[in-house]
Amino acid sequence: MATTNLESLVRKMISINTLSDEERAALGGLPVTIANLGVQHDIVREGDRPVRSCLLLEGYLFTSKHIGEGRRQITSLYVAGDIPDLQSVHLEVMDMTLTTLKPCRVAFIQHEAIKAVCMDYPRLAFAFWRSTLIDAAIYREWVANIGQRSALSRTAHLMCEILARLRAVGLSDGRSCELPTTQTELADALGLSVVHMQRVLKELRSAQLIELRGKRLTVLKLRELQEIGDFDPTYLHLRERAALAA
Amino acid sequence: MATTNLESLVRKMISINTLSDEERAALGGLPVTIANLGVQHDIVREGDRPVRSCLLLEGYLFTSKHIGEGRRQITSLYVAGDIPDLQSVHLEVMDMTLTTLKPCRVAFIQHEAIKAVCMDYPRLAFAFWRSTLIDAAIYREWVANIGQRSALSRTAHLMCEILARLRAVGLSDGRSCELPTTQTELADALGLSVVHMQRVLKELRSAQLIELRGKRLTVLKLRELQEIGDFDPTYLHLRERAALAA
DNA sequence: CGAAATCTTGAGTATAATCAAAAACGGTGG
DNA sequence: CCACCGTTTTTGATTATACTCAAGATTTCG
Repeated sequence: MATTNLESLVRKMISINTLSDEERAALGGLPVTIANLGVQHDIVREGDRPVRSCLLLEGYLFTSKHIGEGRRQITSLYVAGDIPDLQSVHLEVMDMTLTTLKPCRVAFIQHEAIKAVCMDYPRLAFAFWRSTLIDAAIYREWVANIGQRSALSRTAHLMCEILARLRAVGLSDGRSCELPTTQTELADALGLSVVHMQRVLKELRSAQLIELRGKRLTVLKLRELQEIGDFDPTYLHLRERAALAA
Repeated sequence: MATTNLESLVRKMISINTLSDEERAALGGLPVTIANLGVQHDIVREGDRPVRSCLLLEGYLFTSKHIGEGRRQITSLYVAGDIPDLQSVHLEVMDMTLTTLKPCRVAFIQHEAIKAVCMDYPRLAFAFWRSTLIDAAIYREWVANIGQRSALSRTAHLMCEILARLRAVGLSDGRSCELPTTQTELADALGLSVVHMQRVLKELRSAQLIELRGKRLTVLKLRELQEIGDFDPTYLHLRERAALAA
C-alpha cells in the first residue's frame, strides 16, 4: 500500500492543461495501491463487483467477453495511462474480464475515492467521464471494423489504431511499437480464426507493409496501411494533432 | 422552442429513486427544444461539432458509421428515454451519424445546460455518466456479437436485446414489440448482407421462433431464442429485475 | 393505381473456418 | 549452455458460411 502522486501518470487520461492547480493537486492526492502483476493475470472477471478501478502505469491490458463454449472476443486493448475499468465506478457488475497481456504495473484506486474527488471537483468528473466516452468511441469503431471490413483491412486498421494510441502517449514514434500479443489474441480481437489471422499477417508481411517479430510491430508503409485499413483517427478523439502524421 | 418538465421522460435514463427532490427539480428544469422529425432524418452527422444533445421522447433512432464506399455499420439502436449523443457533451467531433428510423419526437438540450446542471449537482453528473457507460457496455456486447457469433445466433441476440430494452421502459411485454427496421438496416446492424439476413430471418420464422411482419416483432419461443442468441442481459445493467423473465 | 422500395429466391463464388500436422520459438531446469 | 517441453507459428487440404449478382414477387406509399 502506497500513496503516490498520480499527476504525471494521468496526463494522458486528462487533458491536463484545462485543469487548475487545485484540481491537479486533488487528482495527485488520490490514494492508490501499486501492484505488479504477471502475464495473463485476470484483474477482474465478468460477474465480479469490484470496489476499485485500475490505472495502467506500465504494460498492456485487454478486456474480453466469453461467448459460449471456448470462444471469446477481445473487446479492447489498453496501454499505459488508460483506466480500463473506470466504468465499474458506476456499473456494479463487470460485463467483461480484464487481463494482463504482459507483466504490468498498475495503480488501484477505490471507487469511493474517485466518487469523492468527482463530487468535490466537477471538472475532474468531466475528465474521467470523457475518458470513458473515448473508450466507447473505440468500441464503436471496433463494431464497424469487425462488421464491415475484410480480414486484411480489419487487421491493418487495428495496427494503425495501436500505433496512433501509443504515439499519443509517447510510447511509439508512429512507425514502430511493442505488440506483445500472440496471433491467437490478435485473432480473438478481430473476430478471426488463428489460421486465417496467420495468413493475413503473412500477406501484410509479404507486401512489405509491416514487420512483426519478437513482440514488436514495425510499419514499413504507413500511408498504404492506413489506406488498406480505411483508418481515420477521428474516433480516438486525440486532442494533440499528434494523431496521424506520416 | 419550449421549456418543459423533463422529469418523467428521463426516468429510464436516471435511476430516479436515488435522486433528491432538488436534483429531480434541477433535471426537470433543464430548458429543452422539442422537435418532430421525419423518417431517415440525420440529426447529427460524422464530423459535425454539435452544441446540443438529444433526448429521444418517442420513436427509434440509430447511429451509424460510414465505411469506405457505400458500406455502413449501424452501431446501435436507441429507444424512448435514451440520449444517443450524450457523448457529444465532452467529445467535440461526432464520430457517428444519428438518424431517425421512423418519425420521432425528440428534446434537444444545449451542452452548456447539461454541463451547468452537472457542475451544480454532481449526482446528476453521475446519472448522465452512467447512461453513457451503459451505451458503452452495449457496444462491447455488439463487438462480441458480431465478432464471435454465427449469423443466426447474432440475429437472435439482437432481437433479445431489443425486447429487453423496450421492456425495461415499458414499451414491450417482453414478447412482442415494434421493430421499424428494414431488412437492410438489420443487416447493416449485424454486419451481414441483405440476402443473408433474409435467409436467417426465414430460418427463424420457419423454426416458429419469431414472427416479423408489418414492423412488429413477436417472439414465439423466448427461451429458445435466448438460447440460440446466447443472450445474458447482464450487460444492459438494468436495475429493475424486469430484465428477463419468461 | 402506379412507382419505388423492400422482400424473396436462385445460382455461383469467395472469404474465412475447421481439421490436422509439422516447424519454429521461448523459457526452464539440469 | 544446452536439451527439452510446451507454446506459438506456419502450412496444407477441405468445408462451410456468408457474399455477390440477378431477377421476380410483394408491399408500401404518394
